Amino acid sequence: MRDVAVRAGVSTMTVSRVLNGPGKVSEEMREKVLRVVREIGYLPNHLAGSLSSSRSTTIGLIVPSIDNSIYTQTVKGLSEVLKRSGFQLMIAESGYDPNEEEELITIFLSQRVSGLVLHSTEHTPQAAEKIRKSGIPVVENGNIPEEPLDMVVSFSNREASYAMTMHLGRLGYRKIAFASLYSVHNDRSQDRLQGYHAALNQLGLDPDPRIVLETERGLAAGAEVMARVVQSVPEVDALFCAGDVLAVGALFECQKRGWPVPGRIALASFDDVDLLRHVSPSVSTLRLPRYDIGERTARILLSRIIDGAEHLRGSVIDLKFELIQREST
Amino acid sequence: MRDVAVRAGVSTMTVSRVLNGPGKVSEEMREKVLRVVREIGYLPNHLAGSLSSSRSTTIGLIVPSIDNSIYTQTVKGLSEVLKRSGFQLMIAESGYDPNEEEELITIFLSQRVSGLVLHSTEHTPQAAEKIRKSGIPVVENGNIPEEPLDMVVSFSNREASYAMTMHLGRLGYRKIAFASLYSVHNDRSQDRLQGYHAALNQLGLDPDPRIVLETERGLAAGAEVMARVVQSVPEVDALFCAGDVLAVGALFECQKRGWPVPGRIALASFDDVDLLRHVSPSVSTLRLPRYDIGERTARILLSRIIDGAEHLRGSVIDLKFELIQREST
DNA sequence: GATTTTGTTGTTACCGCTACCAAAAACAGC
DNA sequence: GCTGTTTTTGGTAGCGGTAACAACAAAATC
Repeated sequence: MRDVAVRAGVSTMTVSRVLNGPGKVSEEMREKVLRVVREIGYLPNHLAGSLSSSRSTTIGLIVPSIDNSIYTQTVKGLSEVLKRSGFQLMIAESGYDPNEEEELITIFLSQRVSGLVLHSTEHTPQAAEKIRKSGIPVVENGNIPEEPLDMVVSFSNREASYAMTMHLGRLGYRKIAFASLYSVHNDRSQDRLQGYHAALNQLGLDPDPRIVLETERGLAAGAEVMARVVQSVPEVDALFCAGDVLAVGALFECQKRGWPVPGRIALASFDDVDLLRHVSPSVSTLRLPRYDIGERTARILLSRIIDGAEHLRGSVIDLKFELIQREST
Repeated sequence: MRDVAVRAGVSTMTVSRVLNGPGKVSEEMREKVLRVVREIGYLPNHLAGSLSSSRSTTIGLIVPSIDNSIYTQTVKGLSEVLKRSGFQLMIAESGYDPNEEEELITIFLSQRVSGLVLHSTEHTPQAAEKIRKSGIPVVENGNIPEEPLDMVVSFSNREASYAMTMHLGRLGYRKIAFASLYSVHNDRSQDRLQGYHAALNQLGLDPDPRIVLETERGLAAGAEVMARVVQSVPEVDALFCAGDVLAVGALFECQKRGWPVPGRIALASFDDVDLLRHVSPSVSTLRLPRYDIGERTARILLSRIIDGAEHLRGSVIDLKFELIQREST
């Protein structure tokens, strides 16, 4: 930058002002500087700028697992809004482990990110303390926790699960099985199970531990769950797969075994994957605002960072989901 | 850090040496410093460190589209290796537009990333020049380009497509249709088409423009392609869907219309999505080393950055793919 | 025309850390 | 004990920018 200043015959301050909007610089100077910048292909050092101004344009995102297509919509929403405002996204993967998450948070804080997005809502106390101390805004968006760290943009896993279970009950299904992903360090799964139980209770149905299962991600897991449930508890008449693509795996298993859906057993899923609309029978599911979550998260974060909108601290945005009734129920 | 130094009664230099490995510091000093660091919860400012040492631990990744499950495996491979070495990943989305890509590259260079990973192999001349000038190592990994910018870790789209087309030919299919994603600014699609034509030529089959299609991503697009091909050119006996989940959409269309696969028409896909193994009939496809690409990319990049392995400049790692024969062909 | 006001540019002091070299301390060898 | 070496520690000058304020010129006010 010194080089640019010398060649343009101005001070570095003038160059800085030309390159970053706000300063009032005469048209003449501006032109001179910009010409030199283009001539020598000068690239400002954003690191130096951030250090000096103690403002950064980086947002840190921590997801449990990157290879989960569920998040990609959220990441896309985040990324698009941030890019428009000149912010960058740093992504890391915590592997469903709060300690790992804490470590990543520490690294991000060390990098002086100006905001943090956490998918998980379970954190170590140390992580919470570090974040609080740093003073940067944070959004949690995998669920709506009891005690948010700061802001929340999400939907209620509990309510969504409750809604679908109630829906099944109202359709007349009486022995509703439930499958989710492992719930250790995964409060989304825990809340979905709660919602399921709350609905059973409301419907006057007895919970039956034999038909409440946890499993891993993947089609094979879904298939296995379906087979296990139907064979061990034949009177089951519906299966709610509240996670990943379990429902698709379960459906394939039914097709393979010749169990009509929903004739023999009804099937519901939790996320609106394109696939569920195209299989036959098409599968009832919940449409969750994945993209919106990313977009709103980015927007509220930017409000805090750019506009210093302190009144937004602690706000909880509970986005609505939608129940999609299809052929499988 | 000054604070830590004062409280520990040492110089900032000693603190710096304790906190970053290499410097030789007596055990006594080390303990004293670490104790103070823990006491006051000191977090080093990584920005300042990078600026001062002109070394950064950030890698920039640019993909055409974040919401594409194809990349997630590669990103995971990248992320895991980088994390182990204390590097961070910055991700941005170019939307299949080289100008957009150039802009993102500029931003990343401005942020002083120490390495760059580009999925696309099509760049503006200015982008190439900026990268060259910056001197940082780059890996392209969506394809193997004619003129790499620097290093390449990928598989050959052309060869993969050739292999599958030859496979179909050898199985006796004589009228092989081909569908890919739009090929503007997408040399992966272009190369796949080339591979297809090369194989047809080798097989002594005449190319027929009526059964070579380009379409968008998604199940619906695949279904539409299948319907269009079969109805407009009934003598077609195989369809090679070389992109996204087109093959799955195509398969569903066949099921809906009652066209036996492979009896009426054989079907092949391009990427080993879990789904293809679980549908019925299971779909023949190529297993591409998506995760490996990420892992190797990270490793070769780190060699260049940490070990300064200049001899690796320009190296091309052509990873092997595998053809998986299943029921659909 | 003298005085204020306004607008533009330059000066200086950091931001928080590391490189580089000098200084001090510890250890050898004779 | 006194040099010669090797460690360990400290001082200082940046890295490449920006904030804050000073300085100056142009415009406005009376």
